[in-house]
Amino acid sequence: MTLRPASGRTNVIALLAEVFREQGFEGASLSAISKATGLGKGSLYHHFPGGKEEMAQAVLDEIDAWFECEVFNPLASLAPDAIDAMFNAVTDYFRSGRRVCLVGAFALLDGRDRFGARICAYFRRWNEALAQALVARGYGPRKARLRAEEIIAGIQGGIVLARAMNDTASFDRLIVRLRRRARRQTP
Amino acid sequence: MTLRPASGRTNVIALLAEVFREQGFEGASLSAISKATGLGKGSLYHHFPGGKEEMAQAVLDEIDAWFECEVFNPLASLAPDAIDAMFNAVTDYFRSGRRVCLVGAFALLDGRDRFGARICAYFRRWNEALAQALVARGYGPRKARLRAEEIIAGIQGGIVLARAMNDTASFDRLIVRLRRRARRQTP
DNA sequence: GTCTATAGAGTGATAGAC
DNA sequence: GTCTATCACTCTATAGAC
Repeated sequence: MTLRPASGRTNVIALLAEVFREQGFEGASLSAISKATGLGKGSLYHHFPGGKEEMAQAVLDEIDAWFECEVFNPLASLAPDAIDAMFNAVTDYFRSGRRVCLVGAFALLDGRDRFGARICAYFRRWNEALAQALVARGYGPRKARLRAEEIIAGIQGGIVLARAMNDTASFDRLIVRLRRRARRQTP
Repeated sequence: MTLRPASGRTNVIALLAEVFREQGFEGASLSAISKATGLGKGSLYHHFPGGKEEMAQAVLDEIDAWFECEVFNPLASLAPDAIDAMFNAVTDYFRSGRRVCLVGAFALLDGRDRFGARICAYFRRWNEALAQALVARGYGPRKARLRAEEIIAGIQGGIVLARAMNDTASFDRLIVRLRRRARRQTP
């Protein structure tokens, strides 16, 4: 099935994101990208003169923007339910582990050399924002950072497990437990 | 330089493993494999007539064997220090997160279609063995499975974080916390 | 001669860049 | 669509051990 050409740049980027998520950076061939977006190679290079790397950069830009708006800013705003909202948001965003965290996947193998700085910044920002929110819940600064680290690692590992076992329930179970860890102050 | 056949193949597989770990399945080109192993294409296809896929299968075979011997069997043997030994083994094996878990990486993107069944079996076996060991520490069967799931996800997520931040200390900190979780019976 | 391991030119297909 | 580079892979040739 050939999709009709995606209209806006934003729309194209969303389709690109899913290709990279499923195939990785190396695995995402231009023909697969062309098929998924409904755009010919010429059109793709018109929108992204830098080729595949620029496409991935654009995807990472949109991921950054989404997390900043939907996760990091709410956490840092210290709203009382911000942490619960974060767990809801990531469960929905990662579709209980069916959908890969592209930044995590790039960190693991596909884009560490190309996107290393952005990958690092993404996780650092997440950790900072979550730690702030935990401090607002009564954690000491040091414990908050450690707990944030543990929660983010749990989410990333939950995606790996859910993909490995093809079982979203394992991701949801982990989220339940991580939610509890975010409430409880003592380890 | 001529190696004995058996030690030659084993040695080749260890080199192959590092190539797949660093580049993923798609990203590991035959020329990269040839360069890393020091073998020409002819030799590679002599040892692995099935090509790249057979090479990856051989690597997974060796990973399975290593974990069975060094991690899963000791856990299932219910030796009193088996869980601590597991944490030591994986910290060493994954080099505090510098070294990727190939099975986890394949689960995330690179080899899910090709190796899905093996990936699933690897994590199921790990979970079973660790849950057994936790039961021996006094956990109820249900809680043991959940806690095992949480620990394995924590390890996988710890590798992602360590790679992302280029920081082995974050992995080591996570292991410290997971060790404590394995001791404590109440969540 | 047979067996095992080696190398690497050469195959068609397909990659990404333009 | 057109380009060149590179892909996974095949094939032939060579070497030494037995």
